[in-house]
Amino acid sequence: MSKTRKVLLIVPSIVVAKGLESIFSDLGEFEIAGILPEIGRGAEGRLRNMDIDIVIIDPSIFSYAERANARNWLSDNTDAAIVALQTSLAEEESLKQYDQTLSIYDEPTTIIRRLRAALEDRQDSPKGEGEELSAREKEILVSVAKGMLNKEIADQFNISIYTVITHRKNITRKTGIKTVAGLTVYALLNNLIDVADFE
Amino acid sequence: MSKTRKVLLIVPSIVVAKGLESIFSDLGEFEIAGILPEIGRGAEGRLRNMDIDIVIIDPSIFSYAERANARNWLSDNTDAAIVALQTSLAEEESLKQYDQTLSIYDEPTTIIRRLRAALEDRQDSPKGEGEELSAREKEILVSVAKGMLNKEIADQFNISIYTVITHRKNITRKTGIKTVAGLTVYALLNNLIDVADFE
DNA sequence: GGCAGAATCCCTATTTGTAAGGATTGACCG
DNA sequence: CGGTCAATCCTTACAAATAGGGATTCTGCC
Repeated sequence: MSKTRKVLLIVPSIVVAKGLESIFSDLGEFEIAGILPEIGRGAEGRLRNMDIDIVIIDPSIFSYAERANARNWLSDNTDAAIVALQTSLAEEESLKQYDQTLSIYDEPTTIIRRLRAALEDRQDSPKGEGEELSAREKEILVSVAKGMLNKEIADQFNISIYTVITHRKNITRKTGIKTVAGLTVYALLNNLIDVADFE
Repeated sequence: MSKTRKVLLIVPSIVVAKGLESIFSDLGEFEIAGILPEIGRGAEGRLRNMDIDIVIIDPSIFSYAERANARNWLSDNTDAAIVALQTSLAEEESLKQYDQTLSIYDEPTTIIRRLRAALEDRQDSPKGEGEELSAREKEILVSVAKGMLNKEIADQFNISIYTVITHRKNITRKTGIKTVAGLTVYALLNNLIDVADFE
C-alpha cells in the first residue's frame, strides 16, 4: 500500500553505507536517496532541496563544538525525521537530542522498526531529566575530563579557582558522578570530548 | 593471475557484514567464505576446518577478560591472517596484538590494501614499545579508571595503600599519563574497562 | 518588582593524591 | 649463585580536591 520512503545517509563509512543499502534493498519499504560522506559547504541547500523522509546520520562527522547543536542544525535544514547512527557500543546520553537512534549492531528488523518509529514521532520533542548542565558547566567539564587542574581551568577561563570549584560541585551534584574517571566517560558519551584528545 | 582469497567475518553487525560483502563483491580479489555473529560453543572446530586465508574480527564480541588473549586464541585455532575491525574512532593501542587493523571508516581501497598486508606479514610478530604494564599494574589501573580511591583499591586487593601508590607511580611512569582522566581513556582504549562500567 | 538560576567569588577544615626517596621479599633465568 | 624485576611496604613533605558553608551580580520571566 505504501510507497517506499526515501532515506538520506550522512555517514563517512562506506562499509556502513553499503551495508544499509544492502539491507534496505533486501527488505524494501525504504530506499536510499543519497549518501553524503560529510556535511560541508552548501550542504544546507542540497539538504533542503532533497525530497527525503528520513536522514540517518553518524554524529561523529561533526566536530565536538558542532555536535551539541547538530540536531538543531539538521532540523533547520530539513523536515525529514532524523535518526542518529551509533557505530560503537557507547550508550544513549549523547544521542538524546535525536528522535531515534540506530546501532550498526541492530538486527535489520530492528532497524526497520526504528525508522518507522522515527517517522511517527517526527513532531514531539522529548526533552527531559530535570538537571541539565549549563553551557558554562559543560565547558568546565570538558577541561576536567581532559585532566586539567582546577588552577589551570581557572586560568583558561580567566575566573577564580573558587568559581571552578563551585562549578565542579554543581556538575557533581547534577550528574551524580563524583570521580574524574566517571566524568571523563560522561564527557565521552556526551560527545563533549573525544578519545583523540588524549593521543 | 591470483585466485580469490577467502575471508571469514566474525562480526556481530549485520550492517557491517553486508557492507564488506558488497565491497568485496565490487572489487574482487577477496570473497566472503562465512559470517559468524559470535564465537561460541564448538567454534574452534569450525574455525580449524574452514579453508580461509583471512579472519576479520570485531574484538567487541569478546568479553573484557577474554580480549587480552583473543588474538592468541584465534592463532591457536586458525592459520589465517587475523585482522581486527574497529567500529569506533578509538585508536590502535588495544589492537596492537593483531597483524592489521581495519576501520569501518576506511576507504575500500584502504581495506583491500590492509588485507593484502595482513597476508604478507602473517609470520612476524611485531611486539614492542619497551614498557609494558604488569598484570598487577593493569588490575590497579582498572580500579583507578573506575574512579576508586587508593584506599578502596588497597582494600579490594588486600594490600597496603602504599603499595597501591607505588603501583600508580609505576603506571604513570610507564604510560607517561599523569591524570585520572587520561588513564581512564587509556584503559578504555586498551579494553581494560568499558563504558558500560559507568552506567 | 520580585524571584529563580547562572555565574561569579570567598573561607575553613579535611581528605586525597603526588613526589621522592628507601627497603624487603620471592621468583625466574642464565 | 648472582642479577633482575615484580610486588610489597614505609616515611616525609607538599599539592590538590572535596565538603560545606556564605555572598554578590546579572538576566530573563511571571
